[in-house]
Amino acid sequence: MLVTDDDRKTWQTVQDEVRLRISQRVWKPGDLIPHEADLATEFGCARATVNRALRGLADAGLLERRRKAGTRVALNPVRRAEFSIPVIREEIEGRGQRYGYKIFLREMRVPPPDVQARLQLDGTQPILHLQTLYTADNRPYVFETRWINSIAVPDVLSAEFEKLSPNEWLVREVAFDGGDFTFSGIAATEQEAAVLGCKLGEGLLVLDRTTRQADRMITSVRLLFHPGYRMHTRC
Amino acid sequence: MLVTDDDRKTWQTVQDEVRLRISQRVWKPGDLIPHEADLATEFGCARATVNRALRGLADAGLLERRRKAGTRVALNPVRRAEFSIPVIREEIEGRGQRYGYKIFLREMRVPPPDVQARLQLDGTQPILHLQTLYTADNRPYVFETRWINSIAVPDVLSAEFEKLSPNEWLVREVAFDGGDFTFSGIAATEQEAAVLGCKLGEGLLVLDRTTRQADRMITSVRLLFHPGYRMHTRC
DNA sequence: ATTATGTTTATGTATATACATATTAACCTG
DNA sequence: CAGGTTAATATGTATATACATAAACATAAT
Repeated sequence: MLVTDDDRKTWQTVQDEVRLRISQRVWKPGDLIPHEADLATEFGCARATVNRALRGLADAGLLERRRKAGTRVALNPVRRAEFSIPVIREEIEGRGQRYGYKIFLREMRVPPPDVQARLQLDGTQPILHLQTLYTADNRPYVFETRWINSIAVPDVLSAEFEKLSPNEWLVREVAFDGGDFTFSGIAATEQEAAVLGCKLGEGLLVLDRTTRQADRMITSVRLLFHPGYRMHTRC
Repeated sequence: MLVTDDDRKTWQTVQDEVRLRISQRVWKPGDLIPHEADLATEFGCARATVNRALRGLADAGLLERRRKAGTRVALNPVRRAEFSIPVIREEIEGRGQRYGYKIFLREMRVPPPDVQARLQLDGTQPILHLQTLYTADNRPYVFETRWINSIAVPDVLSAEFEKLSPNEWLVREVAFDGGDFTFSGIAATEQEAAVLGCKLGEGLLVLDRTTRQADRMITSVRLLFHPGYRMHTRC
């Protein structure tokens, strides 16, 4: 017969069923759901399988689990939006556009106080400062102002950035382990409008990013996207 | 003796060690790492334990795993920033500020084409339209323009929104499954400046959000944050 | 040469079992 | 009855084992 009598119980099956019961409000927010052993017998599988399924849902924020207390449906399913922060070249080429970049400025300079704070520097040490415009099909895409802690990453001083943009150079040469992201909105100043080829006062999306490796602050970047840019994600 | 001879090998231990080797470039991006069985013997634990550890790192984007091909260190550790999208009240109260909101507009109206598209409506049906200003310590915090698919959620028509804001009402009454998020930046129009109490043309962060439940589009919101607002996260 | 076919191998998953750990609930004890 | 001790219990983890599955690789058939 053609019926796929696929009674096999995988953790996915269990997870889907639990997710369904939550979304259909069979189990309402705040409710205690049956414990693993009961669900295991109900679904005809091992407790480990149920555990895997429920753990996943707990990680996703849909369930809250505590030893002995049991598992309950989260009261406010902590909605999370996950942005993938791609290499700019890949983002542009992924849209089928031609990627390019141009370094406007490269200097050693003592950074302004806010950058000093983010990079945990003491205010006397000059570090590498770069301003780069990335283009898609020759049109301004994003303007990058980057400070690189060249004390922590001395190799960067000899980098040419001819083939590889600062963005890609760092991704390749330094193993990041974490960072901060901040989105904000600003109106383009005259300078910024000139670089991005837009009108004075246009609204722009700004992404400030600081990355570190093992407690050493590596770089602080401000990305100023072209007008109309939208940072999108699903969840 | 005082030495904690804690030789117990948990998946966390293994994960930490692997993470360390990646960040210290013992295993460089693109490298194939030993397979599970070998790591298991090296760490003196079961393969399942190694599997758990590596699976976690793969989920986090640090490793790429393929059957038969093995496990390799990701070339570009897909940096992900995860934003938690809190209920506005909690975000404001979490900062120790006084929360308030005021509904400016409540009407039934056929939404503009972009909203129609997002909500998958056919352009003839009026739905609920709300404009709400949320305040922190009586100062404008975020201006919300919300369209609710009142065909899918008829109960919303009888909601008063006196105790609960539209935001919280929906979180409580509807079990969302997913949605879209888009960040962008705009310059305040005269109207927007008036509502948010800022100057004409100031740069504002905008968050557009559409949420659905089981393929039914529920609501589409535009959040216009006050000037200087920063959406922040770590990773 | 190109296309099937099969073999090997590393990861993916399921299971029973055992013990660890956090936390509640019940029970003493002063 | 307060306060501490103990038992009960649900989740968390580790392990050995077994089999599933995808993909790379080798080999045979067209």
